[in-house]
Amino acid sequence: MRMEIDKDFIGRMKKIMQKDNFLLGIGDIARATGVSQRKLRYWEKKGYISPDDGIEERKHRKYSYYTLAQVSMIESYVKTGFTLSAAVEKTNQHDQVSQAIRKFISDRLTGLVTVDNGFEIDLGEVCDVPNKHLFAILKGNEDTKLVLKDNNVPVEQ
Amino acid sequence: MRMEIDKDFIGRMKKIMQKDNFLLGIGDIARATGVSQRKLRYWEKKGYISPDDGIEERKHRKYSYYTLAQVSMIESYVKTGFTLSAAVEKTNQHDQVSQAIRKFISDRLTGLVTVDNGFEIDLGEVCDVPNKHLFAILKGNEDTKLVLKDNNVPVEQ
DNA sequence: ACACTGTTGTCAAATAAGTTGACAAAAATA
DNA sequence: TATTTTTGTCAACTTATTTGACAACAGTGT
Repeated sequence: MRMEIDKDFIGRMKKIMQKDNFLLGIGDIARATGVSQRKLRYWEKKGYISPDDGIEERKHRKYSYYTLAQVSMIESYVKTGFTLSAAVEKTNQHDQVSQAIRKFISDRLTGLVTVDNGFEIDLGEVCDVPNKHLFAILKGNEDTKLVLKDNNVPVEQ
Repeated sequence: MRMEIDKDFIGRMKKIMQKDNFLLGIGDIARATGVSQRKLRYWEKKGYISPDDGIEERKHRKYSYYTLAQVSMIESYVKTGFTLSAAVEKTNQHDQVSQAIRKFISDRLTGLVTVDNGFEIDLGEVCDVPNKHLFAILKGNEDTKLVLKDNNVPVEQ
């Protein structure tokens, strides 16, 4: 069983992924990261993290996904022995990374095919490799493979 | 300026991405999607979406990222003329897609290099292409390119 | 040991956000 | 038109978050 997911659906998905600017409450951050609300407020006071300062004045703190990742990373370092300030420094060396990964997906997601027990993600052309597309092959629990395949897209009318 | 991000950082990031099971409140979903809280409760009553039913009994609804994507997609269809039930059906045909994309990244993220105005994401080897790694090249506002490059990783001792 | 700073838990009072149920108004459908 | 589906709004109630304070604990340096 092999079925290509229609381009309209993918277009909508890409649009949704590009926005993806949701916010979470402090309780949600605490639940997801294991860092207590008390700590989060303290880290904010120290300037290590910042809640989103949206236009609409809010009475409760709201955090972006970026901050969620930031908190997770800081906590990851702290749990393995780093001091808080060292953990923050290490974390902030590479902000923008998660943003870059999202841009990569949003830019390169070209097509999607459902197969028996997984997906094939069409990532489009690779430089200097004409007439082929790169596919990420996901099948059950196997590791994801990258494969170059002939691009049998029917000619546009 | 060209600097490879250390493997330790990437390892931590992959672990964080694999979990990534945060939950959002109904107000957060409403803000992010433009769908009113009233609608979300109604959609729930109709069985179109479900809040997370965690172990800890909660008094407030909490939604997964999956549901956020679901709501965004339903709203996308509704806004272009589909009936609610048709939008739901179209949306649910391809659940698991966002999960698959995340697994792809988590499986294949091999390395990261910061360059002048962007990143190079090392995605590892491509089947039948020995001694090369596939890189996603992100530079400023340019479209992300895929490139096969020699893999100059120093030999393991 | 002692003082000091940095960090975290907990409590209390106040405010904001979310819950349900109901009524009514639109909007879609028969 | 009549009927059902969908949505907004209100009210009374419950839960979550906010701030500020006090205390405890860990680490650092004297």
